[in-house]
Amino acid sequence: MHPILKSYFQDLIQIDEEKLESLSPFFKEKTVKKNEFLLREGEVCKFNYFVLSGCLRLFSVNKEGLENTRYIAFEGKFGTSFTSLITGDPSIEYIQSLEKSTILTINKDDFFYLVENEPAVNKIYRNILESAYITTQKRIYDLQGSDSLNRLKWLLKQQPRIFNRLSNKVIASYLGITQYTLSRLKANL
Amino acid sequence: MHPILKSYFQDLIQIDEEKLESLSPFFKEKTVKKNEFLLREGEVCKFNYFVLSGCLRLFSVNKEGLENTRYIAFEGKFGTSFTSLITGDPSIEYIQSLEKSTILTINKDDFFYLVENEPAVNKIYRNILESAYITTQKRIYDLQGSDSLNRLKWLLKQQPRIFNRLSNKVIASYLGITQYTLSRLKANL
DNA sequence: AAAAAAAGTTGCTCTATATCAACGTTTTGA
DNA sequence: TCAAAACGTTGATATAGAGCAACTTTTTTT
Repeated sequence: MHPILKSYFQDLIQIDEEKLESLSPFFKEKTVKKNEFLLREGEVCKFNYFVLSGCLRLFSVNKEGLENTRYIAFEGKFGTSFTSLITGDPSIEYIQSLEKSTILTINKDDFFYLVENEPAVNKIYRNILESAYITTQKRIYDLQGSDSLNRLKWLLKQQPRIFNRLSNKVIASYLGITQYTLSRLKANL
Repeated sequence: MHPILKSYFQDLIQIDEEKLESLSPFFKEKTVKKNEFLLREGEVCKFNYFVLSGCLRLFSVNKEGLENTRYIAFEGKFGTSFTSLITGDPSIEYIQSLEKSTILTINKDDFFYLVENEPAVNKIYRNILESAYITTQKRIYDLQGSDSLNRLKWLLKQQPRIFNRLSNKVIASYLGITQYTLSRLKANL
């Protein structure tokens, strides 16, 4: 099993080498170019992705054509449109690589088969969902209750790597503001 | 087991009567008055709640003293501050009943014991987390990408009962706008 | 049933952020 | 490596929604 995925498992659960190796074949390595799409709006999501290097962005495009970024998965994280993966409905969001990235892919049926039948994967999935719950709870209160400047300061503190690696346009779409406002806020920090 | 909770389980999973009855003693029935708090900011959440009648609201208070409502649990739904329940950290949000309510409570240790050891409860918990993921994904895009009027229209369509049962003040805090703006929007619908 | 408190409405004003446009800088890809 | 495209910055202007105050209506308490 790829060492980054191995660490991910071992950090969260008790699991022996043999079991880890038995899970390994379910994950296929794949390289994606910068700005390549893994899923587009309207398509049904068929894979869960684990980022080995680079990063993936989940975003949607609203009626006015503006992008809203919901989540960035950096190396060592799973990232996919779970809503579409779970429901089988067409996705309302896109998955795009923001850098040349290496990822492990596991298909939907294999993934949910393992969730049902491998306690280790069941626990991993639970952890993914719990982490998502925790971050989105904070995110909702943040979007509802803070102004742009405070959201920016919070992000700078919590996720400084975002500012080294992502364009202002993407950061703005993550903060829920325009690139113009972000540019002005940064100038005044 | 209380018939509403029983239906909740049976709608989601295969489970026999005997097993259901064995789970029943973990849930204690409780009546709460209108506007009573089950959890306050700063306290560690120790229970998961299942609403039999009435409703619970999860909300936080921001720096300026304004309330932001994240979720309303009506009858037949689980509702708690999972973030605090999972992490054991003090809650950043309040849990309050908005009506005279009857609820079932299960304490944290029992709940997570059952999640680990009863496949039925494991599956229920997974479903709760998955549903939360799906609704919050939509909610984030909604907060980021729509104006107040469209958020209001969406809510009127998706959750009309909210408008029959909750005050405008609460609805406004759920939409992320002031009660003044909500009042004006409703006048212009 | 009366008094008090809370919630809802609406006019006026203010402010944060969006929008548009112009221009310099960086990145991309042929 | 050079042209084209995308990105970033900044000024001027527009606008959605906030904040405040006064008033009415509804709800709660006694």
